[in-house]
Amino acid sequence: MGAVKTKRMPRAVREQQMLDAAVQTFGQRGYMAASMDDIAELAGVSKPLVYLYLNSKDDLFTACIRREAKALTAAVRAGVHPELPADRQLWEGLLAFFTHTARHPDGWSVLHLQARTHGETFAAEVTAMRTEIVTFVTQLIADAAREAHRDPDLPDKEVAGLAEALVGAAESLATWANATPGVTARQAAATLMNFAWAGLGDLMAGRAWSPPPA
Amino acid sequence: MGAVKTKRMPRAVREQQMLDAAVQTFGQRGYMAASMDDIAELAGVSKPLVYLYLNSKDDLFTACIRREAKALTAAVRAGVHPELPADRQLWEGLLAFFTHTARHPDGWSVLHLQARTHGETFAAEVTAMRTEIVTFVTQLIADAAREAHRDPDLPDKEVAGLAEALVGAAESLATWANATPGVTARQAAATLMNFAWAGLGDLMAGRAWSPPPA
Amino acid sequence: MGAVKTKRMPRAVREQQMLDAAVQTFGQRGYMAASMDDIAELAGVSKPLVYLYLNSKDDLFTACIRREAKALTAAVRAGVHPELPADRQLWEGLLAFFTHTARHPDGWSVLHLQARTHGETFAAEVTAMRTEIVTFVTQLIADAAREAHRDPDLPDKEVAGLAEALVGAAESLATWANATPGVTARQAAATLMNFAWAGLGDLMAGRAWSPPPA
Amino acid sequence: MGAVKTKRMPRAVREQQMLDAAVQTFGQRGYMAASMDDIAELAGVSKPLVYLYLNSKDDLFTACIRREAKALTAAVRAGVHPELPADRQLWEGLLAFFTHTARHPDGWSVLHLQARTHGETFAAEVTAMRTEIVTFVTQLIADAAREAHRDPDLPDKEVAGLAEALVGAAESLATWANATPGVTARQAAATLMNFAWAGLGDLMAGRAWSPPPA
DNA sequence: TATGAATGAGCATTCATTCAT
DNA sequence: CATGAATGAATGCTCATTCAT
Repeated sequence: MGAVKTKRMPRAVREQQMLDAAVQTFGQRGYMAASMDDIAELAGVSKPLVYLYLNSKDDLFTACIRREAKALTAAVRAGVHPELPADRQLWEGLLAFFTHTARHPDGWSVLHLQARTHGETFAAEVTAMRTEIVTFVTQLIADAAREAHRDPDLPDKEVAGLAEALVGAAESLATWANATPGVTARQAAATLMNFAWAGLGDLMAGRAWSPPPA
Repeated sequence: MGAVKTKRMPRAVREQQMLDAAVQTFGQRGYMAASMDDIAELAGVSKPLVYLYLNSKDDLFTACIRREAKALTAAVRAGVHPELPADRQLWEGLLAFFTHTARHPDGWSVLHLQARTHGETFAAEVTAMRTEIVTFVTQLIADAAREAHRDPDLPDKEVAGLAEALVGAAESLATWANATPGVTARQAAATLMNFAWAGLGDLMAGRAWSPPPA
Repeated sequence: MGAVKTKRMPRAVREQQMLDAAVQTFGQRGYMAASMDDIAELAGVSKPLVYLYLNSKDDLFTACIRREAKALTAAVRAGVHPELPADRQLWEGLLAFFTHTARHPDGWSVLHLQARTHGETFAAEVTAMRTEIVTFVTQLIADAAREAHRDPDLPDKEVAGLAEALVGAAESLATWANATPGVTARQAAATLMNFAWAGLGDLMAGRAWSPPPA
Repeated sequence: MGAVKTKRMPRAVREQQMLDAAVQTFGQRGYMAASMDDIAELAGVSKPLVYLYLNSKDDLFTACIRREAKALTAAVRAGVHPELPADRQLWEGLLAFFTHTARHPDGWSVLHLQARTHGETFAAEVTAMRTEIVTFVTQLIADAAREAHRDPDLPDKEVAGLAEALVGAAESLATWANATPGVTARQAAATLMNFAWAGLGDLMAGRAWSPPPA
């Protein structure tokens, strides 16, 4: 399973091997249960080399988070065509998101579960990425509203809340899809898209809803 | 913060103190990073007493999960009046949910983050509770659809997906609300309720949405 | 298995129950592996009561050793009729010894294994009993030799060595018999008696044996 | 007494140092009372290194048993010249046995006392060695009988019992000799040899002995 | 570039023992 | 006479981290 033991590789390659091993180990065993021994062995190198290149367990974990966050945002960005209408962009973004998380379950576990579960420092690292995605979605929603000439009614705060809810749902669905055999990225995206676009209220023939007084 | 060091308490009381301390410690530091020393000290007792009453770190954690899960479901149940219409019930459930998670952030961290991140055994413990909530929401959606005479069009599988997305969004929002100062339970509930009931498509004048061909 | 939980027993009775439980536990689990909790539970009393009566784990163990040593020597003494010839006395002593050790395997384990394995203090306690038995056997051998008018040839030291060897063989056989199903006390006694009385040299038609020069 | 604290030794050497320390500690304090800290300190290394090389307390103990068992059987084998007559071989074997146990009292304590007192797994490890020795002695007795043309009278079971008694006596004498100042290996061997070869009956002018009816 | 050898510090767990009632 | 409540002090074991080569 581990990388083939080859000697004298250039540093950049070795580092990637180590990060691969680390993401896999962190993702499957969890941050604390993953030992540096495990990671070094899986990477096919000695432990001191891991320390030489990646410095410490914390730094290694941070490097994993950054690499996976970058890969995920890149995948989403690459999937979206900004010239298309907002709903289409949202669909493409979700599809790219679920596809990537399905292909890199360990990376997703690192980002969504491990990083948020082991201290503020790591969580902050993910928050940066999340903020980027939420901002992107917020923009999409605002754009869509503008296209439909509805913007005057929508306070920014409300839009932010909706984006937050949408992203939260997406994250939950990604984890759920990874854990549930037979659920494809496409299905997950379609489910969420339906939910987001049509809403449940649609079921009730557009009946409006507003919170009762406290 | 720790309990006042009072001697010779009856077992039941001490056990609750220990569970309080454990939930707080597990919730803030994480399952693995929380040491039994930390917990015992915070509970104001010696470590052996923790073991005498709660048996092991695993058992202690399980006891925390069960207590918090029971408390959360009880809170939601208590908030819902089954004789009201479905939308009203959903609102009440969400409000109770966000109120409880806001009041017990450590408990929510234990349930949503820690228990799901440290082994199938613990995760299964939470799954039971989650299933109960998803079932409740699924029922609500179906009821709402029936009230609106729309049931024939709704396959069960679709309803399940929607419920899953809704609960996932709620869970994410709860964590986000706890981490974001100034967001009240009421606001979180309203945001999600709007999202769920109206959908984003409403923003676009009811324009229907369907996935493009692959 | 443990004593029936009866309240308010006279001290002497309670003490015997505790010693019974202790001998059983020490004999089966070993001195260190036996916990005071185990013993108290098996005795059907609370731990503080054990401490009240027997003072400490060391004292409890010492009490066990003394009680079992006394019982064993008493059994051997009771089996021997001093007016009989030496060989008959030896036979009776061995038979009583193997019978007692077979009936009280835990006590024998305490005396022969546990007490000798956990520190000089306990070992010394057994040595006292052992010395008594070795002395008895030494006397028997000397008597037998005198009866056969062979005493002039036998230095005391030699006799002591022979007694030591005989007792050692008996102890080993007792343990072996307890661990080997189907070996009766009678058989063990007969085997050793044959060995002791006839010797192996007898097999070789009385051919004498003397150590070669160093 | 502990090894001089020398740094950076090759693994094989360190392992022997650890085993030396472990045998000494187990032999003197007993298996359970010997702490891994004690052993590591006596070996002049840190505890983690002991675990790195020897894995666990159980494994370390097993390694001790095996090493000492191998050393003892090797010593006995080396002392015996198979071309000599049976009595001479027995003498040499006993002499080698008592010499080795006298030179390695801690090893003998590990084999004879500790290993037999702390669980079947360890006991089984010694049983293998013991069986080898008993078999050797059984063979010797049978050979001696054949040389003396007495074999027809000797049932196998009887021979086995005699061998068992002889080995048991030897084991007890070894422990006794180690605990009794002034007793040399030579003396112990001679005593047992006399006992085994001549028997006590010889003292009584060949008077035969047979068990009285029950 | 790469590693075998080594450790300080901490953790879950257990146990003999005591106190207050 | 008897016990529920409580703890100080180990103990086996693991891990992140470093040094010498």
